[in-house]
Amino acid sequence: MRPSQALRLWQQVLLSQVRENEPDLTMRQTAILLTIYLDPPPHTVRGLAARLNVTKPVITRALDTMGALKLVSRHRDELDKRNVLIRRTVEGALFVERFGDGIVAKAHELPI
Amino acid sequence: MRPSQALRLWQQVLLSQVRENEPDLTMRQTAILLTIYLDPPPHTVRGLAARLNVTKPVITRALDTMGALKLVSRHRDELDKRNVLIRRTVEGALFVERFGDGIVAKAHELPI
DNA sequence: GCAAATTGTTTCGCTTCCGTTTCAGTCCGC
DNA sequence: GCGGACTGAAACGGAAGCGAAACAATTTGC
Repeated sequence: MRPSQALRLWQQVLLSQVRENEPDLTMRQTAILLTIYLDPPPHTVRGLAARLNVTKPVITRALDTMGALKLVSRHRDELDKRNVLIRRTVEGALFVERFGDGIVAKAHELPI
Repeated sequence: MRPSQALRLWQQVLLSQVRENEPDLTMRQTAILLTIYLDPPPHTVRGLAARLNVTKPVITRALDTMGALKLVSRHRDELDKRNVLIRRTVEGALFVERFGDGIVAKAHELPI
């Protein structure tokens, strides 16, 4: 893949996301969402903050927003009640799946 | 490209963007930026709003933000002074180039 | 020449995000 | 037990985003 193709792909995917009024997540939120859905659980606020090199409140707020959108859910860890475990949801899985399919579709439409 | 690969690529690119404290643009802003740098000029507020299916103030505000970051610049059209022409900048070109290279690099690191 | 249309910006009230700091709840070593 | 360490959330002031509507500046049509 050449940089010009990569940029064009990125543009096309973003354009379709924006145009179709998908939830307007920030770059950070999207990074968090994909990490939750691609990296193996368990996911904690602290772990995500470390993985993204951001502060914990950033994760907390992102989870608030994505929780309201039903893209993720929070559950208190029963073994260590200080922890909050972030879990995937059906809606979130569908959203991520749709997103991945969108990328592949746009990649196929690209000129060579 | 399979959806799982596409998602993994997207995650890796977003993670590096977030971690390296690159300008935290929204999805809309990124879509606007890439459109300015990939689609042929001239670019106007109205044209970008139509291309992204958003309102004009969205474009105006995004240009304010990205203008402050020196990623784009605005110039009044001398032929039709109602228009504002959006132009590329050296900083913006470097940013976009770096972004494209980043995608390619992450693509190469991906498992098959 | 002048009303109507077009373009981009501004304003309004509201929501969301930011970094920093502080707080409440929980666990652990002693 | 109990003080210190740890985890996630809440509070705070400030910045920036949103949609809708109103706005100046400019061009166009008659």
